[in-house]
Amino acid sequence: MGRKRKAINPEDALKSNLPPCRVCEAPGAGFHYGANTCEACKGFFHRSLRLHSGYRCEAGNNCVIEHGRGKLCQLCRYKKCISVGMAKEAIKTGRYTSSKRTNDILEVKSLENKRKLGLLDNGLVNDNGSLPPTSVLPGHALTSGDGLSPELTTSLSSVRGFTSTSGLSHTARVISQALLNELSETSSNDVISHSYTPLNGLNQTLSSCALGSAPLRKEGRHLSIDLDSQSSLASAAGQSTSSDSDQFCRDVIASSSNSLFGQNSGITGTSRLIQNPLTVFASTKNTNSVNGNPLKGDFSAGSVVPCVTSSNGREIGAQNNNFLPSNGLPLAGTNLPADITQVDSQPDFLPVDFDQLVLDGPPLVSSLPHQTTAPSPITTLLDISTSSEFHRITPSHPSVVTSARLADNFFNGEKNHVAKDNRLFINSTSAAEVSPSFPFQKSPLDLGVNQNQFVNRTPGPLLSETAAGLVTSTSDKSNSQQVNGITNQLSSQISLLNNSFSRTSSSASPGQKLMALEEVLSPSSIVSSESMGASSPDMLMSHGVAGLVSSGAEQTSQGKKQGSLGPGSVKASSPTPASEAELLHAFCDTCGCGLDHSNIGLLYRRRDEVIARLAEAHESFMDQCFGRVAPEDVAAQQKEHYEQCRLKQEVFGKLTSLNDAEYDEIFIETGLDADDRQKRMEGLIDSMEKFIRGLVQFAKVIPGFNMLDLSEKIGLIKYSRQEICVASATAYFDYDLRVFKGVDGKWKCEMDMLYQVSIAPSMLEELFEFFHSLQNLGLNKEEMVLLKTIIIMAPDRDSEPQISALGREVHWQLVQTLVYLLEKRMKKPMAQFARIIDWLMTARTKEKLVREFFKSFKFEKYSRLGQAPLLREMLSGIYFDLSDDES
DNA sequence: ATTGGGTCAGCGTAAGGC
DNA sequence: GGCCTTACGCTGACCCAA
Ligand SMILES: [Zn+2]
Ligand SMILES: [Zn+2]
Repeated sequence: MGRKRKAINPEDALKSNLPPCRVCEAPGAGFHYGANTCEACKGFFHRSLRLHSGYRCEAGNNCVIEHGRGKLCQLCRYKKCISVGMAKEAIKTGRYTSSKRTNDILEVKSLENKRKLGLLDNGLVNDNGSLPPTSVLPGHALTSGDGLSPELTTSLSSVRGFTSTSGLSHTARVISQALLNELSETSSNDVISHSYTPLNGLNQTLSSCALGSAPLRKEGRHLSIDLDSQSSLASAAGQSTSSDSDQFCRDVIASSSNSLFGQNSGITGTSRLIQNPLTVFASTKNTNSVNGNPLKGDFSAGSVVPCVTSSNGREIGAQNNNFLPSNGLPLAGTNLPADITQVDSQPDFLPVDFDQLVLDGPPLVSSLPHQTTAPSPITTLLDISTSSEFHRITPSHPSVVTSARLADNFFNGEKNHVAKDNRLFINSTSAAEVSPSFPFQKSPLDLGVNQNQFVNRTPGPLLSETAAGLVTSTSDKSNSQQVNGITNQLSSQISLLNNSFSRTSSSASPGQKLMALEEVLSPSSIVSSESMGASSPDMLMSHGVAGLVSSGAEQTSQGKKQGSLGPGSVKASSPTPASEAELLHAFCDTCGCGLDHSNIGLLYRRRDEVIARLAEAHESFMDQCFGRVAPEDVAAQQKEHYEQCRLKQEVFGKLTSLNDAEYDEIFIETGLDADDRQKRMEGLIDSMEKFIRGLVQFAKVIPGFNMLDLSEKIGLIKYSRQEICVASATAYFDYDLRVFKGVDGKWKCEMDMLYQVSIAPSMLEELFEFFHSLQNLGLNKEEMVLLKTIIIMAPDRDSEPQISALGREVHWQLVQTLVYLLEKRMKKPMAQFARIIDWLMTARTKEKLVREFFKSFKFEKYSRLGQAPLLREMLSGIYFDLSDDES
């Protein structure tokens, strides 16, 4: 025993308003060496600084460090000190920041509440991790009945005991996967399967019940889309909503998540605490006590008294109601007097009138009167008008530039040559010279890369000389055969789907975009009623699946005229390279862009080079945002972060975020950034902006992207941002640990998210499953890059403006490139492709989920979005426009 | 205002004496 | 071996200079 050991007197602790010791839970004595510690642990660490080499653990390096436990194991105690962040370097003297003080006080208050509720009574867990002989909590539902308690209890007693829980979720995943496998096998023989035509977009694409997570329902041999049956949890595997195995699978998953979090824990039963950012997790040591506790729900109302005190500890009462937040943050839902809200007119913090933020218009038009002619941030990014580069300024001679030349120069770096030859590009520095209506905002050759790169590059052979070989190289015989088989199969399936489309679409509400009749029947749609069915398989062949693999080498059937068809009339390449003369006159006559869409394909003929270029761009523009981590280090870092958070949670208990009302109240009264959310938001805003910049740079490298109309480019970036974000985050996601990386490059785990963002655990769960579903595709790096480009160019979003025929063609080329990649690696490329398409469809159904996720950050409320005009422009109309809730 | 660091009574324990 | 005394190391409550 130490000496003069004080009995734990919680009253004293409360009086001091100091959080308990992070090491031993004794009443806190302040912030020492970087952590809230007691006097004893402070002294111990102080001595340890001088000499700790002699520390030895008699047990298994996992001794419980707890006040009142007799002689503490030195080594374990020291390790605990380190783990809670104590360090010589962390010494900090001086006044508390108001934020920290507030956090401390709130934590103490919360602890007090919990103690009153009996949750902090010690003895719930003893040394062995088994239950103590005497149950302390009346009505505590910690019985062998819930089956999960032993595991949780074990893990709580410092044993690295999460194996059991992760084991369970592993089981769930195995079952899910098996189910998926089985079902996918069925689907390949079944009538119902995927149809995917990039020309008409995903929104008319049906995925099978078997593979699909789209809300489909079998009705005899027909399909109908049940838009109302949004399954709350489409598991990673994705199942039909009606199958028993699905239910089973879901149950397993649900139970596994329960075992991980405890029944109800984190959902309804967790108390909230606020702490400084370093110690995010707080409060109950015993998650058990929360788990299934009859007191659940009680915490949400009034357990945290947002009582904030001044720095000397006195409470600040309601008399401070008139306190005007120093930084003028507008707080919705608070009852600030109207005049005060009016006074608060700092433009940076005011709610932005996003109606004014048109897509390609300048931001903050009203507040920046002198910039009304300046391009918006995204415009600046997308447009090269700000840099001195070659512009095409007149549409009058589009025919002069042949796509073949463009393609050649794309790879061979003869940009200047073309420019001079055709006199179509001028060196312009003024945006005003560029007609916004003209599709070519910049040279198609400008790929957003320093043009010196092109100049210095050794010119290769002209494309026309090697085109034939390249074209045919993508499809060998076996592939063609296989593809033809699949094609025929898909053909009939699509036909079937189409029939059901026709049938069901009449009853579908007009607003349901997925089923919009006009979409289905639109001339450009492959699965239109006219073009579909066995009667016109060639149509399908020429535009749809066949083209995926054959690269047009064999499929030369020229798309039949389908009214005024844009991309549908893609002219497949002839077996021999098209002569320039041929290409010259093969212009699209529908979209008015003056470009021969079929020649977009030329930009993609050297698929390997396109892939390499995209991969390179992805690495330099996209990866950097997330903070590059060597693949071999990823797992270690994930684990480290997880361990850190788990340890904290073990010590301090689970923690959910301070809700807005509470935060706002504190803020109104004291002006304090209670849980540092404003600070966090600022960082996130920066990262998001960086990410968008990277995304734009990346997109610009997509061959053909730069040819698009400016507003279209903006729309594509704007509406793909979200999915790209998810796809990128997935690269660093670990399903077992539930750790991923945010755009800010910081590792985040479930525990972080639940604390930092007011997101429902179920939503987070769904998001993780979504991440996982992408991982399950097992794409390699290049394939993932291609997938991202496809996401960017996805023609089926409700983006504004609608994607052009040109854009669809780019998309189509990207899809073909992806298939080309898959062919190189897979025995069954089309099966994999189908899975990818299925995921893309899932992504579409998850759009709202992801949007809610991003919304939960509440950028517009808690950050200075005004200082991030680019981001604001990107987010406007998606997150903040209230009328945009439904789509 | 707070904390790092010093102080030293008090405690456990090992060694030595009887 | 059992019991007592002494020496020593660690602990932690307390104090205070910075
Ligand atoms: Zn302590
Ligand atoms: Zn130990």
